[in-house]
Amino acid sequence: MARRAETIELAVLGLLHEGPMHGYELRKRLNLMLGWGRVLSYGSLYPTLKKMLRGQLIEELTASTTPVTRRPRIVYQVTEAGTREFERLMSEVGPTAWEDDNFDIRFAFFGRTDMEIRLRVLEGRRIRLQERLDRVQRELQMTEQEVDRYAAELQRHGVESVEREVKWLSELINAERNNIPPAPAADQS
Amino acid sequence: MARRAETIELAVLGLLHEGPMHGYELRKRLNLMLGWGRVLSYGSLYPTLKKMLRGQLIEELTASTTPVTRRPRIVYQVTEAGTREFERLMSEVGPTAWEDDNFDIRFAFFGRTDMEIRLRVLEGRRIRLQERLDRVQRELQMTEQEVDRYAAELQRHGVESVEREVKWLSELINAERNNIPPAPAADQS
DNA sequence: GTTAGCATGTAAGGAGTTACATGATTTT
DNA sequence: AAAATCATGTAACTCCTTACATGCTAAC
Repeated sequence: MARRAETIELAVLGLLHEGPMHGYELRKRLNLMLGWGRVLSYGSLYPTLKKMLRGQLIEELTASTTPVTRRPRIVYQVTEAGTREFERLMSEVGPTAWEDDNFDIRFAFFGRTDMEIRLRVLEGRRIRLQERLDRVQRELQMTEQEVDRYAAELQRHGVESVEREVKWLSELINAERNNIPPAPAADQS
Repeated sequence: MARRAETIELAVLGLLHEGPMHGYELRKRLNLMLGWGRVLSYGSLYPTLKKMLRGQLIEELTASTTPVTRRPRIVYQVTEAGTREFERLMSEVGPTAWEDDNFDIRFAFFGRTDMEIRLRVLEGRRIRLQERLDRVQRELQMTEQEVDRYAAELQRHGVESVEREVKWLSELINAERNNIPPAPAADQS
């Protein structure tokens, strides 16, 4: 679990860009954003925030408009250094960008990334998944022994899921190339 | 990352049931089985094997038919206690059974589980996913702010994936109820 | 001969969860 | 009044990965 900390930092920087927030709220947003796997614990988030504070990436917003009745909440906002760090991390194209968690975070903030970078990250991710698929297919051929039915069904389902993921990426890549933003106009009456 | 170790143990016990194996091979099989996430490192597997050896769940197979030319490999086989432990773990129905990794392992070994247990695990897993779905849907309604297009697309895709997963489970549950094993007859000429 | 893959291990270190601790506020 | 949820933190612990260490065997 090497670079998870970095992932959290990136997510925090990105979220705070939408406006100042306190830890508790940050956590909820984060969980909603990544929510499909594990949830982020306080024991993980708060120390990270403190660390980022020390690193001057974020700063405490001394409440001016905050209602005084409430329990003092520590509201954070990004600093200039934090904004620069966010941009640096987002334009960093490489293996870390297409790992599961990292990819999701990056994707969520694509709105603030150049199309060139977006394309490279999407393509990198697609290649990564395709490699997994190829590896599994290759290894399955090697072990030509008859597999248990349930094990086989799990395998089948896994392959199908990844293939669907690849298709999704391909469509996004296509859309990017034709300059079509996602979710063109899903207005509901 | 609480109970991963237990997961590995279960997987090892299950795999060794197919026949004696050495660590290196075990790792390959394991990676193929769970392969869609992280790969299992030696630093994780070997200590686990040693621990299981100490706990008498597995034992070294003193090579009789092993070709003498090879480098001595440590071939393990399950003990009786190991078999019992495997059965105990597999019939343990509860939250641990429907966590992502655990579920996959259990499913892979469903061939050696009673239908009653299979059904309960499948249903538990489905409920768990449905809950996630509901939670996200509920939280999305609360934060009715306009979301970034990419963030929204990620969200949409996530929901779709989980919904597909639920559908898959429902089909499996149905099949179980009608006593139809998965992959009925995919014979290739 | 040298690279690649087989095969087993250990030690250090990082990362994050669990559990604990505390207290305010809102809802029932 | 109690229960739930908001809100912030810390310390211990577990687990796992990374990196290192070693040596055999097959292929090129």
